[in-house]
Amino acid sequence: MNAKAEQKERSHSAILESASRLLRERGIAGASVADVMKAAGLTVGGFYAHFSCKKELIDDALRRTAREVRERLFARLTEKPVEGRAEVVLKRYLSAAHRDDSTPGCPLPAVVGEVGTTAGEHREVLGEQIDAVTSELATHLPPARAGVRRRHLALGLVALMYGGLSLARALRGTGLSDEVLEACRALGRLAARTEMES
Amino acid sequence: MNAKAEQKERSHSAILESASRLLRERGIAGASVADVMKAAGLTVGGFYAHFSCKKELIDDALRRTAREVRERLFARLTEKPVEGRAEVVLKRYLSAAHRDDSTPGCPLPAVVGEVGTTAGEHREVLGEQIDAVTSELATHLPPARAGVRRRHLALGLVALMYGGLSLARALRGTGLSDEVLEACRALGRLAARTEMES
DNA sequence: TGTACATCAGTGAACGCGCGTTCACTGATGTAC
DNA sequence: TGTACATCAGTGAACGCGCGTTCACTGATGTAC
Repeated sequence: MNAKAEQKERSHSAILESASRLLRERGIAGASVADVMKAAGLTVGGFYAHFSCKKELIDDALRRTAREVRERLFARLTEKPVEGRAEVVLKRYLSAAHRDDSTPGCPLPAVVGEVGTTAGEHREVLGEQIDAVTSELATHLPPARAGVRRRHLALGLVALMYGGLSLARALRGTGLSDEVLEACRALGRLAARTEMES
Repeated sequence: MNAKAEQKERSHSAILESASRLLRERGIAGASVADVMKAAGLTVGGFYAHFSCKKELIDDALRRTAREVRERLFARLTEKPVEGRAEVVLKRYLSAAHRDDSTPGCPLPAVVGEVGTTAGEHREVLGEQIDAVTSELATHLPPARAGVRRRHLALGLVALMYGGLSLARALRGTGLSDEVLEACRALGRLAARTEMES
């Protein structure tokens, strides 16, 4: 590959990286193309040499950040006994650090509301990522009587973790914020320790 | 009160009502002042005879819709045995009907993400409403050993319900949407039936 | 190796559009005598 | 009761601003001979 193409690849990475950060800090609408390009050290006009439209950028940033979250969330988990893994995941996700620093971190709190209201064009990518984290979490839960139930426990925990972190972020600085994190960790731990019923 | 003042009150109500609907459908940024006024049968300019700024309108709509949700969620609950009340609340909140019709319904899925990212000026009102629903839900849960723990169970259930409904809305139309509702109902029921630990 | 031309990442101004808010104006209603 | 003036909810155009996207241009790099 020649020098020109290498430079382009570097720019592409810089754009994706600043988009990933701004997306998690400000949401989809809040991460404007101009701001993303500025943060990458470039100017607006050059954007369309890298992405066909903003939707493509956001979808790529969503896939990338969601994959990073999965890697962190499940890292070195097989070293732990199976019964304690859900608790480790809950602690990692529902932590004050994850609330206070959106990068590196989960993109869901910044995008789910928008996808449900004004940004439905990202539904498909969001669904893929929710499915991916749920499936991987399920493999770390103690086997239940039916595979379906283990998956449902995983999906419920994903909703609980996302909901808790979102509320804690929205209530940042108020007394309720820490309380939400703690309450969700406790509720999740409780559910993971008991076998799911119908 | 004279006819002029009565007409103004009617307009005020119409504005609040259309704002409450658009807020839940489209979120804060998506509920533009012009659209709200149009939906109320008025024109943009008249808005500032009723509210000093958009923030005031959104805060009023948030308080109003959150109160309505509490009334529906806890209606006729004292007729049920204490052990089954959490399950009734979970069923009411995490229903396909609540996912499919944002009005009447909970404003949280449309606003929490924005408050955490670009609309922090609504943090205080959001906190009041989260606290109100949590406190009221706690009164319907079986007493635990310490009052604090009952409140934590209530707060965890609020996060789970909000998270589950938000995801189900965002994933509307995909197979995951129904699955999320079902998984969250099951997880919540399980947690509510067991005593909370530290 | 040196020269002439082609390519194309990136620039920066401009496009139309919707936003929250302001403002001069209108006209129906209310008040004072 | 009738008349003259005051009030003010509501209109509709305009304000400055930021948005996503387009486009003519630039200049460094790559290619062909």
